[in-house]
Amino acid sequence: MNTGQNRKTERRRKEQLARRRAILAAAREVFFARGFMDATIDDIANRCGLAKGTIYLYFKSKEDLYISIMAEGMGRLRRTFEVLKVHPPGDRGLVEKAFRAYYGFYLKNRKYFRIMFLSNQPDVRARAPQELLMRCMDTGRECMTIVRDLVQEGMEHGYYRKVDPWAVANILWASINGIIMAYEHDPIYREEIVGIDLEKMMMYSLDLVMEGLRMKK
Amino acid sequence: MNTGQNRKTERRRKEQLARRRAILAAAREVFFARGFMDATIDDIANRCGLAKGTIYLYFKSKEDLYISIMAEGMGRLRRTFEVLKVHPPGDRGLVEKAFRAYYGFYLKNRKYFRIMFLSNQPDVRARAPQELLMRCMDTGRECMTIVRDLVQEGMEHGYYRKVDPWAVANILWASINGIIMAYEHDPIYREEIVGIDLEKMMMYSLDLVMEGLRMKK
DNA sequence: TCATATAATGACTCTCAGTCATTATATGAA
DNA sequence: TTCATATAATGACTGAGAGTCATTATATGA
Repeated sequence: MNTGQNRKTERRRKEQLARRRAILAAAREVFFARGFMDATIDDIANRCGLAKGTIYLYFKSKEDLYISIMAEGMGRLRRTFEVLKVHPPGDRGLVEKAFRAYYGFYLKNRKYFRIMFLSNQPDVRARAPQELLMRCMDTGRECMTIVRDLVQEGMEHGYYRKVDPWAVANILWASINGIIMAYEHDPIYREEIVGIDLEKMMMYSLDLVMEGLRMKK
Repeated sequence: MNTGQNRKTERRRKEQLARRRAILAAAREVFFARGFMDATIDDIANRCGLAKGTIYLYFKSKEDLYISIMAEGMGRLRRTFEVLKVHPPGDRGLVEKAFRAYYGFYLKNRKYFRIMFLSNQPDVRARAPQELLMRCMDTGRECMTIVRDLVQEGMEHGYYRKVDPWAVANILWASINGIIMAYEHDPIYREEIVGIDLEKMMMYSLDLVMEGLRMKK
């Protein structure tokens, strides 16, 4: 009989998963506080009470850890977007809702964005596990698919003019990212010199795109 | 008399400037080829035939060098935009031209964009000379001012609806950056999975914004 | 020609990612 | 329970690279 054996190996797996989660939690704190370059593996190891070598039993590299945190963020994002799939038929303003959902996600999860932006750099990507990166991109694509379907639906109801919903979804996404990036890197300068706060800029951008989308009578 | 003295110290200054330029040229090559993280100062020093220590006589840190290259890029960008200031009065499509100018600049100067994106990361910024960063941002702002004036002009001619030209300029800028960022990080994946190439995406985005801007009869 | 100021050098220090031989722990058989 | 074996954790160690600084070379001017 191998129930005892199974129970034990299962307990072990549970412990390993717990340790993995502990490492991730520590990594999240450290990366959020210091950013990728200033974070150290020793720092992460100390914070979860493990030796440095142990970290490398669970993750291949610093980049692996970093992208794992990004993957976490992408998962959160997908959950945020999945809520949008459920809505009364013929609902107006679906695209506005998607826009606001993404902006709201940003406000609640700012720290993940810095990671997403840095992960665009080829040197970081090159050292990260390819399969993990792919998973992140797929999750992003799923989110975009949801937005595309909302554009499509509004279009079919005649609320928006005839457009390529996939292109529009990508452009919406990219525009918001661009604005966030601009404000992220030096909020004080932005607010003072640009003189428009992020909230206003976002709403202005939303207005502009919606005006571009709207079906003209 | 101190003409001789002056001539000599001036020659020295010229030599120093030449050396500075040589270092920058080497740094540009190395950063373009390897990116910030994978570039080494030894690499840059070897490439311009100087010792590592000499580099530090001319630049305070790796970040100083990096941001200096960015400043170079910002200067190029400004020159690109300044051309737009000269145009026949009542010219239609000024904003399109600005959009295309920025996109064209990207096509010719791709490598600078990776630097601009990475420079948004607080850890890089923190170690860079503050005054140099400020100069870059000011140059960026000047470019944006040019775009704002073009929007303003088109608005006053009644080509565009009543908008905040400054906000529109910022949004245009940010949107293009967002799209570039999306395509920059993994062009192969993008083209294959998204199925829309950068050129088309840009033109689609331009179309959407212009539709949002256009004065409705 | 020599004294002094200025610039260049590269060996050195320090930090940190990643490794691996050693140590500890868990498992399963006798 | 006791021992043998497999699995996991450890942290001292290695290698690489940013930045420093005592030493060396060069330029200037008397």
